[in-house]
Amino acid sequence: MSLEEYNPQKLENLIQESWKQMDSYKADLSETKEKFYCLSMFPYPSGKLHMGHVRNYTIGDVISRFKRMQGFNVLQPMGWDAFGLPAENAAIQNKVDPKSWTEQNIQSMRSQLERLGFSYDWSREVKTCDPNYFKWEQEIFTKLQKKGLVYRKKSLVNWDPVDETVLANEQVIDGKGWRSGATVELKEIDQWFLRITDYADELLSSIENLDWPENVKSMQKNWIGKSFGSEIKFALLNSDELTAFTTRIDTIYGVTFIAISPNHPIAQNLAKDNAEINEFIKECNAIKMAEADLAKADKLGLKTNLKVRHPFSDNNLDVWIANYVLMDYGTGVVMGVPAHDERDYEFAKKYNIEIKQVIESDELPSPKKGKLIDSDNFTGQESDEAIKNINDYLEKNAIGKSIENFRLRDWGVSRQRFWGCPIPVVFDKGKPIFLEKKDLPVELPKIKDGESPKPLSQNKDFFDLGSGKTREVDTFDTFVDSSWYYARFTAADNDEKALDDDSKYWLPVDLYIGGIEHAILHLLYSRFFHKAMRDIGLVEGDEPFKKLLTQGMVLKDGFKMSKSKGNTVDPQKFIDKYGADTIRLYMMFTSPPEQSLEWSDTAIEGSYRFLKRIWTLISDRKIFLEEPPKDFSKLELKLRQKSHQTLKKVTNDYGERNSFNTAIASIMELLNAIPDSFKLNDATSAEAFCLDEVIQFTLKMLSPITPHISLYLWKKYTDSDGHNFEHSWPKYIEDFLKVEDFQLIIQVNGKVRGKEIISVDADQTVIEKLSKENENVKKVLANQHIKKVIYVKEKLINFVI
RNA sequence: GGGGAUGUGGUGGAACUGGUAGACACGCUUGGCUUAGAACCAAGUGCCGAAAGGUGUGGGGGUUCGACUCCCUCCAUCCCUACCA
Repeated sequence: MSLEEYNPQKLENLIQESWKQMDSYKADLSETKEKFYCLSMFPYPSGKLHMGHVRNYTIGDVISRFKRMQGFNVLQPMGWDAFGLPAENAAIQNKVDPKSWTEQNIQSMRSQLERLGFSYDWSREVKTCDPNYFKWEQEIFTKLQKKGLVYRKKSLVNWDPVDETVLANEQVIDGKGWRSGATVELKEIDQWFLRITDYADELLSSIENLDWPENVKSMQKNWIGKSFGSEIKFALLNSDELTAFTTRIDTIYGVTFIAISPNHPIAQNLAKDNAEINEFIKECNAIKMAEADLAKADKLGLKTNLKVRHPFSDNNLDVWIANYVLMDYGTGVVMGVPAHDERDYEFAKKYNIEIKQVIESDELPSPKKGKLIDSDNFTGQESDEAIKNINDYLEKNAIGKSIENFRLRDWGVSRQRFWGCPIPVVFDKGKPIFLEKKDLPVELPKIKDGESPKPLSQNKDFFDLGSGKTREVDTFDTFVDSSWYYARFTAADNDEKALDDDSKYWLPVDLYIGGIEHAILHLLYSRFFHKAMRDIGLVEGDEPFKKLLTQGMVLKDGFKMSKSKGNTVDPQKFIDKYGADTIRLYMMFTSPPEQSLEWSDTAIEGSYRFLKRIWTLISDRKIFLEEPPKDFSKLELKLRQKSHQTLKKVTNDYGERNSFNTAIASIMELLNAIPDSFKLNDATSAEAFCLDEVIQFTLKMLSPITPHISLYLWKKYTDSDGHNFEHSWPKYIEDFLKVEDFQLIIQVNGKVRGKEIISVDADQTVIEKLSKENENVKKVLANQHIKKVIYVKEKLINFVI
């Protein structure tokens, strides 16, 4: 079948059928080819692809196709992050089974992905809600427990007393439950934790070896937050003591109060027989606040009648309970130094606490290090020196020590949801038993038609196993599901084991592509999981993702596309109108992958127009197969040079820079550079040969981005089945890149005053002479004394006057 | 509050290593084709100015023969902040 006009719908359908028949993108181990595992972050199956998905998956597919053309053995899988809140919400709202809701969404999104022509190996598709997936997750959890990486701890959650459910942060709006509107309460419950902090040092140090963007590396380092500081004991007057953590022990003489977290055991104890303190702590703990909200909240404090003795000055200091002191960081006790800490300063001002300066500075508060003042023996020392000396003193007198501290906290993985992977634990009279492979998977209970899912804790059939045995009713955080899927893709068809030897061939992922919003949590959890799986013998290597590409967001009118803003654009509309190739081309052309992309309904027309021009140029032509002619004219050589230059640039832009927009621009330039006469029927054979070279290069260079039209036109142009086309990246010839002359920029005091075409053979003396002869330059230089001449080879000359 | 980015024509962006700012597109203007429109083709298009020329990369300052690029400072916008994924 042959098309007269460019008809993307028909053309793309034909090509996609041929891919399916050939099973073109199935990946297997290879003895001869170098592997390339290209992974894009799998989506939550919300129902429809959004522009962010289209962009993410186009980037991954372009790179996969390029690598395949270069001869790599490419694995590019796709799957579904299928557990999560939206399914549960939809299920409750519409009284449907979250499973069938999710399955339907997967079906429609998979067909959208297929329509876009992504070269996935669908035989490896995984769904995290499939027992064949989460069974292995449950087994891994049990193995992690054996390794000592699992423990149980009480922690606080947001509780909706009307719906009787635990709420996620985003489900709490102004302190009320989003559905019920009830005032949210804090509730303390037992939860499972993974000891990610055991790996804190390794997670920090091995960042250095990753080929990741520097900004993501910085974010992870700062999140882990290793700091060197001191623990110092303050004796309470009642013979008990409080231990504070500080990174600025040099300011010890500036301590004017002690602040403890509302959740500190001492505060909790005081609350027992003091109504005022009890009330205050309740106020601080009204809801579980996100760190950002906590930071913005007003500083609140309550003075207790506890006092401590300052270990250096013997003054007595008041102990305050303050909402800005976190129990999770350090020791939950802060030594208040208002003169040299912004938060302490604000607090001291509010409650009229003394401010005592102990570091030289012009104004207060001053958090900078400097020379100590009013600090007894340490006066006059610089901060770093004083820190060392004071730490020595603390250790000598057994009132403290220098320590390392991490900001990173252990990972709480318990969720009180229905639609998640059940945590594989059975309690026998309260004692946890971790289930082994033979008892797995623990599956979710079935939902009958017309029923909404209810929390597992309310489903007696599920949890009550009789004779004092009960099942764990919590499910895993969905981040657990997504922390190891990259590895499961390598063993997706293995029903016997979570992972097998194939992971040794395919891992690590060579390139991982996804949104910058995952820079910390998902990527850190996955790195931790990989190391933990390594230590239980499941995988090799220290890191899961060798190289990372973080894509920017898709914007409309300068804002992130979102339902609440009402500025979403459905990609399907544009796939229907222009086809997959056009939308892929637009996504890649319109901005570099790391930056945000501004969607424009009209600009996409330009990409469509470009493909139509390609069609017009090539669809009626046949390949020119003759040997290259012996002689080329200057014009012909110029075009050949442009072809090879473009090929070199595109190879580098795809392979090294991930700069697809500039690659496309240079292909456009190449096509614009074809002299009209070369396209005529009576063109000489040399001209035909040069045009032929442009066409062959262009189809291959465009193939990763617009695979359908490229393959279709290749078959037509070469009268072949295009058998090897998708494995044949062309090579440029160095000889064609050489230039004979260049454009010299002539500057006077850094301002461009003229341009001359100069032979590359010319030496500086000649160039200087020629430059001065330039009409315009001559005018500017008239009667001027030249102080200095700067010549940059084959670029510019600058006369300083 | 903390951490991380971004800022260039009317618009998306280019300038890769400190060396011609605005490549390549979108839009717009003019012309061609057309009964008309769409599509397509050609030319022009940072700003001020008739021109010569001047000016211009968020604002201010600095380093340099030369700065979108390096340094300081301020402003604006966005992402993450541990139960959205």
